[in-house]
Amino acid sequence: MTISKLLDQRLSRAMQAAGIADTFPAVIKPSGRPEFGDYQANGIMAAAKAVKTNPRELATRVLEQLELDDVADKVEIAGPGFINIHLKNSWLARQAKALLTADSLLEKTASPETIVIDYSGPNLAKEMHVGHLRSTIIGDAVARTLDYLGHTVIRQNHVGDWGTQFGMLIAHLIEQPDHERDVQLADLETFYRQAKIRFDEDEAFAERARHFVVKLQAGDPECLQHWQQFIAVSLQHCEEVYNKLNVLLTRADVKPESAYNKDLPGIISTLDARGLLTRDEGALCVFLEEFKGKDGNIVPAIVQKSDGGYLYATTDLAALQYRQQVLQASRILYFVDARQSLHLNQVFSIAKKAGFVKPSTSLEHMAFGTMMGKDGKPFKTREGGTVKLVDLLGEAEQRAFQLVTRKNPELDETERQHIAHIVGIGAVKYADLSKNRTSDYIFNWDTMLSFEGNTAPYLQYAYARISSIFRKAEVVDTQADIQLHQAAEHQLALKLLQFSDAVHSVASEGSPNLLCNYLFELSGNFMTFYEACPILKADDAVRDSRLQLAQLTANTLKTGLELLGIDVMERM
RNA sequence: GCACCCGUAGCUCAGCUGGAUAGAGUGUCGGCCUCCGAAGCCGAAGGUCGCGCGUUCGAAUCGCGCCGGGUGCGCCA
Repeated sequence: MTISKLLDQRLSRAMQAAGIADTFPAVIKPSGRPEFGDYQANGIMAAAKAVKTNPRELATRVLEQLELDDVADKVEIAGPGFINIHLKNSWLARQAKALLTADSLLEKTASPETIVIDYSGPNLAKEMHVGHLRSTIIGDAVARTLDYLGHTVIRQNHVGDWGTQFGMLIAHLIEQPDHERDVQLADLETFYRQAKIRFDEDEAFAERARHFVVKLQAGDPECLQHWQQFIAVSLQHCEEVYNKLNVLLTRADVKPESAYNKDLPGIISTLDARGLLTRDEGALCVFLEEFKGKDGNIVPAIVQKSDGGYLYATTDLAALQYRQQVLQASRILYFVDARQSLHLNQVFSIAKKAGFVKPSTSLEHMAFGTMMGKDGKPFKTREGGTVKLVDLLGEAEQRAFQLVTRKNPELDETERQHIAHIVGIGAVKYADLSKNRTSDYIFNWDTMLSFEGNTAPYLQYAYARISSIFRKAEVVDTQADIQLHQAAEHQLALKLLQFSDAVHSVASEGSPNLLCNYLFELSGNFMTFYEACPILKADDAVRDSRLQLAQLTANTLKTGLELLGIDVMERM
């Protein structure tokens, strides 16, 4: 049981005993400043307003009913009607000790669900670029978190392996000399750009490309073979990136667009049977009232082109049907760029109306902002292209290597490279994970590759420091009690007991930055504790106690970072 | 024209279902390595929370209207 839950129960009980209706929540929050205690209950004021009584008087009555002597040594009314709760050191110490000896740092969910997580989803016609970072990393962190909480998580990598650009690529490939094909494909990004230039500038080439699309869709063996060649090369690129990024996606999670091709006619006929289709200007559309603007116009979703071709809305509907009927999901999360918001909302709405998903199934677009350049305009490199993900990661590792070499030249090169990998990748991931999902974000090499301040290396450093202590401590009594005397010890223990709250909030909001904030604060509390409270030099009981606080901090940091997909190391 | 997202310190961002004196990081300035790792710690300076109106005992947070930025809007995905 978390502290906030416990306090909520106790306060709610007292409020009801004081005659307050159970519809008024206690509103328990960590206090904003130390003089206001550890937690505050803010619900009294709203309740007092409803029954038109003085909030401080009502608070007094609640306190008369409140049984909190076992956990708090001071409970006081403050300001207009806040209740400030100061937790007992002895109680916090026992809770921390219990957490340290438990097999898990938190309680698993009481109601496990089957949750589909759609993330990464790169277009296989090109290499992954920095724009794929958010979906891949945030989706992966949320997947790990939900899994850790005891849900059944099904990862779905909805890769783009179908569509017109593959005709272009096949046409370009076929026109290369045989012996150069493999070499060319090694740099898929450049190959794509070359093909695109020809497609835009050479009408005859564009015509051949379109012809290949038709052949491909008709199942022409030679086209299929080349297409599969692209897919294989491209997927391998992706896997290299996932591997380097420590992202859990594997080949088994890949469910490409093309996998739904055979289902598309059935999607259309179901929509038709439900009376949802309208033929407009030759195309089959779904018009829904809820997408009508003030001007009275409805934005339609086109599900079949006038030439009979299907669109991505159709594929997404087929995917939803699969995720519901075959995978049996009760919650489906999409970690997709905010620009797809209208499209996804249309698809979600149609899927419910057509019965592809159950009414109770939760469909959530975990949107994130567009990547911008330093000028606040959508991001482009000097050449107008994109930064490849492999290049960004390589640069991160290189910078981290230089840093570790400067800080710890005595470590051998293999270890420095290992550290550089963990630190560099961690920094890049944390830079993205620690920000609120929804706002646009500025792509900046320096902030993304920073190793100071609120960064992954700061958290990793805290872990390394703790490891260093344990290397130096000759004996550690793991049976010893935890005792809290200093303010820094109190704050650290308190923060350690809030891990569960942070993890649960990531699961419900789909926002790993909540966990990042928590871990940064935890590290800060540890650093303060470390500076203020000598560990190894303290007398026996205090030393043993502090060692255990350090141990619990290490466990929490390691687990928390693991949920974010970031590694730790013993020294750095 | 319509729709969605965003405007918080010089810069990058937190701010949980409205709560007390709006917080970090970075940058600037000043301290701290004979002492468990200075990728660190302690302190200072720095903000009309885009603007206005409203709801409320109380608004960065909720509602409405503006201004500014971004994105999307029928046969690409």
